Amino acid sequence: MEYDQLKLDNQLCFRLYTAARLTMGAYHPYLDPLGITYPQYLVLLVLWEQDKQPVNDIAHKLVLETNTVTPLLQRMEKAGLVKRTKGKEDTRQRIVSLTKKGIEMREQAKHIPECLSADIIKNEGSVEEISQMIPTLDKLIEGLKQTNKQLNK
Amino acid sequence: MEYDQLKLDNQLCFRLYTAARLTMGAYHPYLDPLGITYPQYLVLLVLWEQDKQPVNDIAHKLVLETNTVTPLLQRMEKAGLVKRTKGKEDTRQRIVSLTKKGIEMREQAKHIPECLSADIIKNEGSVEEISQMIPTLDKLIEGLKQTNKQLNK
DNA sequence: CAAATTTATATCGTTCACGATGCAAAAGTA
DNA sequence: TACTTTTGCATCGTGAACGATATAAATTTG
Repeated sequence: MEYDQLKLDNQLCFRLYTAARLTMGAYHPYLDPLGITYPQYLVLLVLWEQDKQPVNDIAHKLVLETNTVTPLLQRMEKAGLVKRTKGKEDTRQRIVSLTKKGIEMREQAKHIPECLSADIIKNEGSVEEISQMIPTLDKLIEGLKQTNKQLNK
Repeated sequence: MEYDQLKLDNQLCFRLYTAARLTMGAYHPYLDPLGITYPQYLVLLVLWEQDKQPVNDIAHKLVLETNTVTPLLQRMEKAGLVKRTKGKEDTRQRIVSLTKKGIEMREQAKHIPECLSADIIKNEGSVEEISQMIPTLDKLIEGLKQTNKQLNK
C-alpha cells in the first residue's frame, strides 16, 4: 500500500512523545507532595548541581528556549524556591539562585530517582534493555539539535 | 556522593522528554506548510487509517485524555479538517469524520515519514540503533500505562 | 567615540496536556 | 419501572512549550 508509511505504528516520534508523557506522569506521585512539576524539578536538578546560574545556562542545559524557562522561573520564584537577581558584570543577565526552601527540597527529593527506576522496572522488566536506549537517545538528541538548528538559518 | 543519583545525566526521562520535543520540532518544516501541528497530524493519521471514529477511540489510540483531544478536534473542525456529528446508536458519542480537505491532506502528507527518517538518519547515523529502541519503547509505554493506571485507583 | 549589531531576558498569543468538575445519556440494579 | 452508577464528552484552570516580538545592555564596527 502506498500509504503504509503513514501508519501510526511505524512512527518513532509517536513512541517518544507517548513515553515522555507517561514517564512524566510517573513522577507525579513523588513531585505532587513537593508541590512542583516535572520541568520545575529539572530546574532544581540543574541548580542543585550548581547554584547561581543565569537563565540562559539553565535553558541551555534543559534544551529549552528562554521564553519557556523565564515563566517557569517566575512561577518558581512565586513558590519561594528560587530568587532572581540582576547580574553584576553583565546587568542583562538574571542570576537564578536557590532559596532556603529550594535547597532543603533536595533532601526531600533524594529518593525520587530510585523510586522511579523501581516503578519502571516493576512493570517493564529489563533494566539492561532500557539502559541500552540511553546512548542512542543521546545521539538522536544531538542529531536533532543540528537538524533543527539548520532550519533556523 | 549521596546525591549522585539526582544528576541530570542519569535520567532516562529527561532524554525522552528532550528527544520527544526535538522530534516534534523536526516535523515543523513539513507540517507548517499544511497548517497543522504534530498532535493534529497524529489525529489525521488515526482518521486516515479509519474514518468516522468517536472521540474516545481517537484519544485511546493516541494515549491522550479526552479533555486534551476534544479541544484539539474543535480546533481541527474550525480549520475545516474534520466534522463532529452526534452518534446514532449512542447519542453521547461524537463521531469524528474527515472533510474533503482532511482527506486530501493525506496526499500532501504522504512523504512526511520518509522525509523525517532521512532527517534523523542524516545527522544521527545508525538506523539499526534507532530501530532497536522501538520494541523497548513499546514495553516501556505498556509498563508505564499500568503504573500510572494503578495510581488512579 | 558614535552607530549598527548582537545578546540576555521578557512579554504575548496559540496550542497542547491534564486534573477537576459538570452533565446528559446509557447501563446496571433493586 | 425507579434509582444508582457508569460512560462519553465538554468546560475550566494551570502549567508548560515555543514562535514572534520587544527592550535594554553589551559588543562590534566604522
